[in-house]
Amino acid sequence: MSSKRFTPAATIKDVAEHAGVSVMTVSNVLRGRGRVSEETRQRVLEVVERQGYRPNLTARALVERKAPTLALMLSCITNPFYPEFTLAANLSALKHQRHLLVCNTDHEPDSGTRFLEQVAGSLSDGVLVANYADLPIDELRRLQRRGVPVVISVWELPDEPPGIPCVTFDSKGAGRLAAQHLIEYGHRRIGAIIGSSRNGIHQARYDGFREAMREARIRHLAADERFTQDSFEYGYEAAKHLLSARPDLTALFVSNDLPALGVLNAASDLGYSVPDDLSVVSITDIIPARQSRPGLTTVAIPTAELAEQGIDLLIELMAGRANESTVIHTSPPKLIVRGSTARPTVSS
Amino acid sequence: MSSKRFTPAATIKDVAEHAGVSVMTVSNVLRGRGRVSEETRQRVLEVVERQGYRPNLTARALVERKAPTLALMLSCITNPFYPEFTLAANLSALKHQRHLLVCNTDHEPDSGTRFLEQVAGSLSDGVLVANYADLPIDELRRLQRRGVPVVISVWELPDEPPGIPCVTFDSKGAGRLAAQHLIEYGHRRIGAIIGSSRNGIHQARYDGFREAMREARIRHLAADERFTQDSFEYGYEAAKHLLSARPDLTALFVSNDLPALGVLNAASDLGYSVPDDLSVVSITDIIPARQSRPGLTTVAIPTAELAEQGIDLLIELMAGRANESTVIHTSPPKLIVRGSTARPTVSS
DNA sequence: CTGAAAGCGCTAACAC
DNA sequence: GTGTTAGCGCTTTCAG
Repeated sequence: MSSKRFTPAATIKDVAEHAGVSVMTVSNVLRGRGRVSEETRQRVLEVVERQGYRPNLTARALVERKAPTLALMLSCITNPFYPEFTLAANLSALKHQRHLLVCNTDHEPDSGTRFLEQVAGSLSDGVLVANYADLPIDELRRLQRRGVPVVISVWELPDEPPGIPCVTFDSKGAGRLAAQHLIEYGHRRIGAIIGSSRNGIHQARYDGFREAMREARIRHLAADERFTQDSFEYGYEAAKHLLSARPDLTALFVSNDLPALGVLNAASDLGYSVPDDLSVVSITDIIPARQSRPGLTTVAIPTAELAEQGIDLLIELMAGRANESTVIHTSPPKLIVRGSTARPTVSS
Repeated sequence: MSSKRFTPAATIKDVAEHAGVSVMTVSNVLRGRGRVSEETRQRVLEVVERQGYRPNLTARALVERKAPTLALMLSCITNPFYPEFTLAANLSALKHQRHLLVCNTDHEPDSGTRFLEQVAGSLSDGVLVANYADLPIDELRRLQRRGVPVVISVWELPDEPPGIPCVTFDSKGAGRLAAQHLIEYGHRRIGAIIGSSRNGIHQARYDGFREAMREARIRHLAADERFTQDSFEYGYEAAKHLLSARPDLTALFVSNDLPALGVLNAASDLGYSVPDDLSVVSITDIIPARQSRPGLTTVAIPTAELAEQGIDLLIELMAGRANESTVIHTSPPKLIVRGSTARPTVSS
């Protein structure tokens, strides 16, 4: 095809020569440092413009020992939570003059490990870990020991810090809010679908749910719970099984919005009308939660705040103004009532 | 807080000294180049392991004049199309040993420009542009003229190449398929909601639609069309207005899935039952299209292929094996029939 | 098989 | 105000 390869870009040296000054002067002009006469300043800027010169960020990063990027690790970018998180993280990173290097750890078992090995502390000088499922916590600790700034951004256990700086939210409180909402509506036969294994990532949310149930003196049997995985499809399947096995349930608590949306579909496919025959409540408030019909009642967690604070904490950490035991707490979760919950109809 | 700053990482020089060899030998061992005796190889690897040494990719990039990243520009990561695209692009980039630098151009008017200025040809040596709305085409041309490899990855006009290497799909054919599906079902009063301005990005999809209508000798009036923007909310609003103004429509063609999902909700809110009272068909096949109830009938475009080919083309371009007029055509769009379309019921 | 020298493009520190 | 020197951490010659 084309025999024309890409021409080498102009370097600071080229600019210096053409402007008849030293490279240092060019650097000073471009960064607004040092003292440069207005006259030479103009001359340099002209040459820069004419040659289309742009500083090489790689070279700058090398000499400044400071990467212009931060790394973001997440488990599955097609899970709607992560784009929302990524957007906020990106905006926040930009405020700190950093670009974002994104790594999906899913779909290729070792890619997360390889990414960290290669990128952390070299291409990016810090890592923000957003994937809470399958957190490679030992690996993160190893990185940290090596001196790489690491922040876990969605930590679900405010009372049990991981020994890595993190940003948390009140996951237990979120579970309580969800349960209390159903209880206040008068539900007594409430099932639970958890988007993780027992003792998995959604444990605290479920703990909060059970705590509220206990306080209300409502029995919650093991037969009314299902542990599954955090996806639309798994939520759908779990609901089908649970509702078939326990047809007298009038409400379901789901630990996360994405499986809850699957639950709504399962209910509909089984002939349940939501919320008349079955109420569904969950946690997170991702964008699709307000787009479903009925809208999903959910406990909103501060997604954007988690991302922003994660980036900020990473910056603080790199500046030595935070340490391994720093824990940032975010705004409290908030119940958002939509169409998927209602008072139970008097049983037939 | 912590007074402990991050310790400098081990360099290749450290490793060389501790292993009693030269830096070159270490480099050779690590990259599997040159000839190194098994004995020294082992010794070097031991020291590498002990010191936790990892090569600095920034330094390597500088000397090799080759960045370990590619840049991906997109307009809005929370639009479900882009995560799906990003996932595929990421996987493909990984195959070429590159990480992905992601830039959202939305939400901050100039951030796209700044991103390109800074990153293209320095932090990343190539740019894949996925955002088809508001393509900053002049800027991309300027970059290209400067010698930066640029690829446009969702180009909607196969017959009108942009003068920048690109990956396209048969957008007009997609519009035709959608129209033909409705026509075959027997619809004659068909409205259209376009997720861009007239002559905007979805023009070719709409052209295909009208072409098929003309061939079937079905009148399609300006009053039956609405131009809006490419989002759930705009689709919702447009449908509300169109359906109120033209209540005799039995079907709607929507140029993109995201607004089409909004259309489904609008129809439901207006008391239409889909597909009994109204059929809806659109284009793309994003994940949420199969999760809605009813499922959205749509013409699937090869999203993953567009992303993969985009990355591949970028690599080819950087190697001088493609040029500014290279156009890659992808697999043909394919109709996916779901629950949102049916034969029209005999009118009352 | 191994090492020494040179330099990628840039900036910090210091001279003039 | 401006230039010079040194070097960031690595790889590519080219000698030994």
